Amino acid sequence: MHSGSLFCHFKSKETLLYEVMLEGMRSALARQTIVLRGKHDAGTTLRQLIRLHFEVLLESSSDFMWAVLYELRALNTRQRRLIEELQGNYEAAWTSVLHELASTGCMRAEVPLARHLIFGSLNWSVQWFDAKNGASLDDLTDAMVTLVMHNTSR
Amino acid sequence: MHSGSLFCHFKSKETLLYEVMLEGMRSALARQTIVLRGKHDAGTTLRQLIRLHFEVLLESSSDFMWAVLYELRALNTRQRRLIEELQGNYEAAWTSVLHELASTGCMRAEVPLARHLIFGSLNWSVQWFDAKNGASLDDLTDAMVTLVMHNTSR
Amino acid sequence: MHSGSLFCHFKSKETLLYEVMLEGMRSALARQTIVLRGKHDAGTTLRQLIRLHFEVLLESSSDFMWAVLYELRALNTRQRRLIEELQGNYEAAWTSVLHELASTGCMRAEVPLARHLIFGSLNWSVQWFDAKNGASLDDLTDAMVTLVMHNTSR
Amino acid sequence: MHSGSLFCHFKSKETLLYEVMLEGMRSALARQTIVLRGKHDAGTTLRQLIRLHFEVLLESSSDFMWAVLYELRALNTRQRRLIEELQGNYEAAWTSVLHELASTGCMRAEVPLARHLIFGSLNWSVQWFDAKNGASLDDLTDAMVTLVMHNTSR
DNA sequence: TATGAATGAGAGTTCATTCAT
DNA sequence: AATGAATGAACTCTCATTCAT
Repeated sequence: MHSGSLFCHFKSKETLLYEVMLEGMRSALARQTIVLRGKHDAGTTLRQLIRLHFEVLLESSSDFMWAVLYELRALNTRQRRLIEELQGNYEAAWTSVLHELASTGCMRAEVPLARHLIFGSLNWSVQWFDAKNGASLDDLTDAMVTLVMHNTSR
Repeated sequence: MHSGSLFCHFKSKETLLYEVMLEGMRSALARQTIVLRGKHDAGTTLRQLIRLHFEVLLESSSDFMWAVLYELRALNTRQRRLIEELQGNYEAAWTSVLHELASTGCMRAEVPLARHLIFGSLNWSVQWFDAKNGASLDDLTDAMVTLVMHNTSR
Repeated sequence: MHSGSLFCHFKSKETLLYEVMLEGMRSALARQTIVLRGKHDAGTTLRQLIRLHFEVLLESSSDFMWAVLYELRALNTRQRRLIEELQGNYEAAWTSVLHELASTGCMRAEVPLARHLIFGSLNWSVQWFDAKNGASLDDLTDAMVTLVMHNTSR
Repeated sequence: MHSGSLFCHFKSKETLLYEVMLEGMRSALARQTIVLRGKHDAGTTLRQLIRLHFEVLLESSSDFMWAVLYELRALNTRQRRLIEELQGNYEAAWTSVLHELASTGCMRAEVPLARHLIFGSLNWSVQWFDAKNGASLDDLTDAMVTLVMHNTSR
C-alpha cells in the first residue's frame, strides 16, 4: 500500500487501529459464541475456550490481537471504552465457567483473580510462541488445562 | 529534566533503556539470590519466587520492568542478548523448582510450558494490577499459588 | 523548503551530499571527455582543461564543487572512495597532458607535484574569485597558462 | 581539557578561534619579517617566502593555519577584518617580490592574479601533503619555484 | 581557575497527515 | 479511489555555554 492511500479508507491511523481491533474482537466473540452453543460440562468448555483463545492469539493471520493486547492505550477514551466493553463480554463467558469449576472444586481459586491470571498465561504466549518449532496449539491447551484443573476435565 | 540533560548521563536513548533494563534485571537477580539462600521446600520457594516477582513487577518504583517486558526489541542485538542472558539466569531458578514440584506431584505440568504459562500470569499483571484498589501483592501471590499448586505448600 | 521535505528525496543529509557530489563529478567528467575528444596539442589541451576546471568550479550553479573540495570527509568510507575514484579519473587526463608538456620542455616540473600545485591554484580560486567584479574566467585561464607554460601554447 | 575549562580563558569558542588565528598570523608575519631582513635577489626571496609558507602551513604544530584558511567565515565581521588586515600585510611582501620578478621577465604573469594562483598552490597543500611519506618541504619548494620561475633563481 | 552536570537552541530525522494530480 | 511529494509537529541528539561547587 502507498503512503497516502490509507487515508482514502480511514480517517486516521488511530481509526484504522480502532477498526482493526473492533473487527478482531467481534470475530473472537462470534467464534466464542459458536463454541458456547455446544453445551458441555464446565471442564470441557474451559478447554474449548482456552483452545479458541490460543487460536485467536496465535493463528498466522492474527496480528490484530497484538494490537488488542498492547495498543489499547493508543486509542482515545471513547474508542477504548468500546473495545473494553467487547473485552468485557468476551471475559464474561469465562467468568461463569470459572465460577462453576471453582464451586465444584475442579479449580481452586478466587474467580476474578484467577481469570486475570489465566488470561495472563494465554495472552503472554504471543511473546514466546513460535509456530515453526516447539509446541502446537493442542500442546499449549493441554498444558494450560493440566496446570489449573485439579480434576482433569477429559 | 530538560531536553539535552539526558545525554549528560547516557550516550543515547537506546543506551538509557539498556542501562535501566540491566540495572533492573541485576536487582531482580540479587533479590532472587537472597530468597533462594533460605533453603525451603519447593512449594515455599515457589511461593517466595512468585511473591518476589510480583514485587519486582508491581512495586511503585518498578517502571523499568515494563521496559524489560515490552521494549526488548528496541535494543540492538548485542544488548538484547545480554539482557536475555540475565533473564535466562532468572528463569533457571524457576525451572529447578518447577521440576521438583512436578516430580512430587504438587504441580501437574510439563515444566518448560508450565514456566512460560506461569510467567505469563505474573507478567500480565502489569497490565491490570492497580495498587490503589483491589488486591494486594499477598492476595495475588495466594491466588497464583492456589491456582497451580495441587497440594498446598503452606 | 520545509524541514521534513528533504527526506522525501534523500535518505539522509549525508546521502544528499553524496548524490550532489556524485552528480557534480559525473558532470565534470562528461564535460572533460568532450573537451578531450577534440584532439589538440598538449598546450591547447591544458588550456582547455584549465578553462573547463574554472567553469566547473566557479560557474554560478556550481555550489556542489565546494562540497567536492571541502566536504569529502563528511562522507562515509564507501561513499568517499567512490567519489575519490571519480576524482582519480578526472586527474588522470591532466597527468598525461602534463607529462607531454614536461617532456617537450613547455613546463618545468616533476609531474605529480606539479599536478597538485596546479590543482591548488585552480581549486583555491573558489576562495577569492568574485564573478561580479574583477577578472573573468578567460582572464584566470590566461593567467594560469602564462604562469606555468614556458613556451606559450597559443 | 575539560568541557567547561575553555571558558575560564576565552569568552567563547569564536574568541578562541580568533585568538588562535591572530597568534598564528602574527607568528607567520614575524617569521616573514626575519626572512625579508636578509636582503637577497627577488628569486631567492621568493624561494624563501615559499619555503616559509610551506613551513607555516605544514609543520606539525600548525593546525591553526587550517583555521586561518578555512574558518575565516566563522568569525564576526570585526574579527575577520582584523585577520584579513594581517593577511594583507603578509601578502604585501609577496606582491613586491612578484612585481620585481615580473618586470625582469623571470615570471610571466599579471601580479595580482599570479599571487592568488601561487597562494592557491601553496595553501592547497594542506589538503594533500603527508609528512610521513612522499615529498619533503624542500621538494615542494623546489617544485613550486621550478613551476613558476622561467629563469631559475638558484 | 577548574570542573562537569545542566541547559537550551538548533540540527537531523521520523512520521502521520494533507493535497494536487 | 490512488498516488506520492510536501508538510510540520514531535522526537533524538549535539554542542556551545552557564553555573554551582
